[in-house]
Amino acid sequence: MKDVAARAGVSLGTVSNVLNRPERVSDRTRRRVETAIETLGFVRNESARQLRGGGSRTLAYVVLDTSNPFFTDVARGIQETADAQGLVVYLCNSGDDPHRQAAYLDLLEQQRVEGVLITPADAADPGIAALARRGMPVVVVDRGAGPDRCSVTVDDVLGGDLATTHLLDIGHERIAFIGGPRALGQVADRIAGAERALARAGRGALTVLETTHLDVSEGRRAGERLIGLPAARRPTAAFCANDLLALGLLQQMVRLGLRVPEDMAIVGYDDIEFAEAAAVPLTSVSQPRHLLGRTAAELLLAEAHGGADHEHRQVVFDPELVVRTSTRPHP
Amino acid sequence: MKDVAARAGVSLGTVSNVLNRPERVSDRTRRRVETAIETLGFVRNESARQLRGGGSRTLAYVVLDTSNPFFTDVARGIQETADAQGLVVYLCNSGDDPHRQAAYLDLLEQQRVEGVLITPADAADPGIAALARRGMPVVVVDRGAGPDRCSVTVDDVLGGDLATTHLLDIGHERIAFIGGPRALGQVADRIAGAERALARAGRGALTVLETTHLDVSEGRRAGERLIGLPAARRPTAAFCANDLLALGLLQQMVRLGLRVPEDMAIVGYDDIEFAEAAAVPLTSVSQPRHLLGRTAAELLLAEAHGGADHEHRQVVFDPELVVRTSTRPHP
DNA sequence: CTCACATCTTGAAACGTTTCACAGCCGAGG
DNA sequence: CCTCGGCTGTGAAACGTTTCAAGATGTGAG
Repeated sequence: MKDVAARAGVSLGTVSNVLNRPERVSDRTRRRVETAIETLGFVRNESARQLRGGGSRTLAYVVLDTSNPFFTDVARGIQETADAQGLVVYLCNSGDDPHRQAAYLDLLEQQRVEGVLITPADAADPGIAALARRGMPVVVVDRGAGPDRCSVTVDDVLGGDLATTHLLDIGHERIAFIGGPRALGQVADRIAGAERALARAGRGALTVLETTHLDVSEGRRAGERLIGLPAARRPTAAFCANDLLALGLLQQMVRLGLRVPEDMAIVGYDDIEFAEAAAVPLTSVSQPRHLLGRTAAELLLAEAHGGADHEHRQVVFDPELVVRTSTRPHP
Repeated sequence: MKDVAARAGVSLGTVSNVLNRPERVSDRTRRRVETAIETLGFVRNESARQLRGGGSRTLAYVVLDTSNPFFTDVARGIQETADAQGLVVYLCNSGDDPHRQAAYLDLLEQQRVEGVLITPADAADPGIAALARRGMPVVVVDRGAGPDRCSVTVDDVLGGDLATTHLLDIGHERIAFIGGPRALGQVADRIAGAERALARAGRGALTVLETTHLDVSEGRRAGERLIGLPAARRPTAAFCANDLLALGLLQQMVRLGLRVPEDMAIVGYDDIEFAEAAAVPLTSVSQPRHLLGRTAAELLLAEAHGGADHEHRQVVFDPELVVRTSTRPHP
């Protein structure tokens, strides 16, 4: 900036004015400074600016897993809101590693970002609470949070209920739930929802096939287990805790020569892009991912601007059932 | 830091030493400072540190589209290399929008990141060249670059050749290429590779079904067009420019009651996770995504440390064919 | 007891901005 | 002719670190 000032024959302060309040500078001077900036290839040093007091104009989203389309859609919603405010979003991929998550949180705090959105690998990480205590706005995304924090989630109990009610409606009596481990809050909630639907309809218990992960290969394995059951007890429909399981299950059914939905109806969860693209398009429970992200970002901004009198809110959205071929006969 | 120093009863310089060269401080003092840091909840201000001369310890990857699994895998490779060097990677999603891309580049330069990896939305953006001219290390990922820049790519001509040769090998004579628009370098290269394979085998011309995008719905549409062809001329195999097209095509075949691979063999490209998870697991051309990312990051670091005598390199990797059920009969 | 030397600590300069009180200048009004 | 107010532009302080030369303190040898 000193060089620019010298070249334009003005003072440092004037260059700064051109950059930050151009209306306070006469046209002639402004143009002179601008050409100096141009020819010298000057680029403002953000560190210095920030040090002097300007905010960082930056948010961060610490994502659980960037390779999961669900989260990248959430991220897009966040970015949209941030964009509208002239803020930039840094995506940090914790890869479900609490250690990496902690490292990122440290770094972001040192960087003095305006706020942190996080889908925690380790929700119990005391680093999150500590961060918030020191005054950093924090919003938890797609995971519950206590009353002392903002969060946005989707009602998984309702989702489980919707899926199961749909299967009951189209006449299924023996329904399997596929997913796990049960220790995951979301899995437990979806099971609870399914059981609620069954109870309301006065039907028997849910057959739960617990899996170790929520991925495609576990879906395939669940398919084998399902087929292994005696025909009299074998479920005619499966509600999967996510679409990856459902895709794996579908694949296994096709491989074994069973028809979907005639021999086995399948409902997934998340409604990822590939649910619709599957050979038999999958019925799935869709979450408002985009809205989730936008709302999270809005809460964060409210907290950042609200100061001490900010009220923490826990927003819960309703999922929606998207019915496709995997639960209805081909036309 | 001043507060920490006061509380620990030492000077500012000593606190800094504890943070940066703890071995130069006596154990007693160090412990005193550390507890002061702890109780005060002190967090170093990265801006000030950077301003004073420390580098930013930060790389950035400006991604074309975070929702494409291909790029997130590349990103993981980048992160891995960065991690090993104690660097952090910021993911910036341009969403294929040249304007957003330019905004990110500006910001990253102001932020003085150590280097930028980019899969450009607009390869011709003069901002990239300008950035490099001003001394910022830049590596182009998955897109070609001139000799004055480092880049990492995969040989798409070879990929097209591999896919087509495989189809020829298993006895197909009429082969369709599905993909577009042709203006995309990668599409053109894959077609060139396919034609090279055909020419080498002394076979006739490729049937090219050009699409407007590389997505699932275009794959479905291509399936309809394929079926509409007179049986005598109808191809028995399709080579799709990416897996999304292949999945759409597969879906349409299933819907129309055609068997894959018996009635129509399908080869995809990219080998995304869902290629293997499809009802009929897809044969696909796999790119070394992870390696792509790692190598890109390594080139970037070399450029960052190499100084003026750095030699720009354009690294080209070979793709690999992964054969699955969609081009071979069920067992 | 003194000196040389090693170890530990200190204080001030420097990094590149922004901000703010203030100085020049000019034209208008009295 | 003087004063006042409105524009422009200026210069120095401040932001929170790191670094480095130099000071303080302690140790061992002679």
